[in-house]
Amino acid sequence: MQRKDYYAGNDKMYVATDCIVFGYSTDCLQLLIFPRKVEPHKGEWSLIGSFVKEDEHVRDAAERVLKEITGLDKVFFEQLKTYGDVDRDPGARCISVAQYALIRLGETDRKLVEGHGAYWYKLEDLPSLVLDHDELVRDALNELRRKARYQPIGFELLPEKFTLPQLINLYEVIYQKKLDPRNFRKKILSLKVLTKLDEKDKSTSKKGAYLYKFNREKYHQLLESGYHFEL
Amino acid sequence: MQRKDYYAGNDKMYVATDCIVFGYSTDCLQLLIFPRKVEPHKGEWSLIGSFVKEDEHVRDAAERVLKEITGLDKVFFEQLKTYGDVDRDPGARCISVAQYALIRLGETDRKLVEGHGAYWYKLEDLPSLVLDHDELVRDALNELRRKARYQPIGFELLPEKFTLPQLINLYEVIYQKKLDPRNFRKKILSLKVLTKLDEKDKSTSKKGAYLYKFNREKYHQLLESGYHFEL
DNA sequence: TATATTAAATGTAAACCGTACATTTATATA
DNA sequence: TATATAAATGTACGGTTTACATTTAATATA
Repeated sequence: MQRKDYYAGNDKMYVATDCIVFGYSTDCLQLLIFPRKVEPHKGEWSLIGSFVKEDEHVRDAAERVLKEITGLDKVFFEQLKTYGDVDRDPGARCISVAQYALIRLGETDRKLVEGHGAYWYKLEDLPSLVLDHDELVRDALNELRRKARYQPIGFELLPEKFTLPQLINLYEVIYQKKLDPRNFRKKILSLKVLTKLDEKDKSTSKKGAYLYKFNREKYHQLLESGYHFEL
Repeated sequence: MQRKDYYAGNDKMYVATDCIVFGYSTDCLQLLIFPRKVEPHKGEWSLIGSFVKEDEHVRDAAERVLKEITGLDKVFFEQLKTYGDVDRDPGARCISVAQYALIRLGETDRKLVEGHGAYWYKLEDLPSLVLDHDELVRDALNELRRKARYQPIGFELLPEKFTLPQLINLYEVIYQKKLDPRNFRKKILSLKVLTKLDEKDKSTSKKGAYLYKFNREKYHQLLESGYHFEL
């Protein structure tokens, strides 16, 4: 960068980004962690993260490191918040912009992930993590649940074509509780943001379940018309 | 700071915090802005902000600068999000952690504020601001409205004792629309988080309006019992 | 002391939405 | 043709939101 630095004299510091990467499988949410590669606390379990480079957008830094480890592009990403404690990182003054991601777990990713020394852990048997990362995970989980109530982010975690039973299961995993399939259907269909297809997925039953697509256009129309979306 | 820097070799950058300071008066929301003191864009309208120091919590930096300009301590503060574009600030690579604040406007503050060259502007006749600050304001306003729906942040903007007409007015100002006083009363009273006092405020009518206090304890009980608070 | 004025306080009926709950349907396989 | 399995569907009740008009308390004034 060759622009003039007008701000010389003020303090600079490290800016990191940490990614809370949730993986969805049909029975539970999982979290991607790996053994920290640098001192201090080298070898302890950590979220995936990276320092932000001077010529790099904070978001791009997160995408870069996630791509590196999972091979995934175009992942659903959302900023959580920035952790700014002076002593949060004993390695140096370093603030962290936390961002959470949602990924559908498939066999393909798993190998690449393990090749990088990372692992998927079920949320319920997560080990304790380095620095303030336990707090980041707690906050991200709350935010994920909050967000899932008001925005259809669940769709990011399903294939383009999905069945209603799959969708219900997803919300059950996120909320960690059983939902009534009749009421769930009624609610979600009343929003008119799903398009029913003429195909069935017969992989889980003899009868087969109709496939649906999420209609982003209708969803945005709904939002813009001031509708207060809630699941 | 004398701890060892384990991270030498990675990039450092400036970290700023910008404050979107909302002021509430009975007829409208206002925003605190001031002419930027440093190049580039010196003299143009800007949010109040500061560089975060190496030994300072990001939140403390915001409190410091706000105290300096308004004289106010213990202001309601909430982190909005972090703006991380590489080129957002032509002065240097600088990310900004935006935080918004809510202040009740009183004559006392106004003088101190003006002594620092800052001004309260009504939202509707806000001039355009420097860098990405227009975007920050837009985002903060959305977040404020969203938050006001789900959390009683409005109470931060009223004196400890307030009347229901005052509370209604506050929400009308935040949402920019008229609310039905009968339904509003019914709703807010049904939550049982207000304590009715035996005093009246007679400054706006002959009859006088009963004063109420916000009961934080009951509010937290409500939240912890899993209640989904909504106004 | 009676009357007028002003803002605060109150109630009710209809529409709507969330919830609880049990049966029928479509298809593959035995 | 019967059986087994998961998908799909409907209804009645209770609570909440909404729309809407009158009464009340207190001061000021005639």
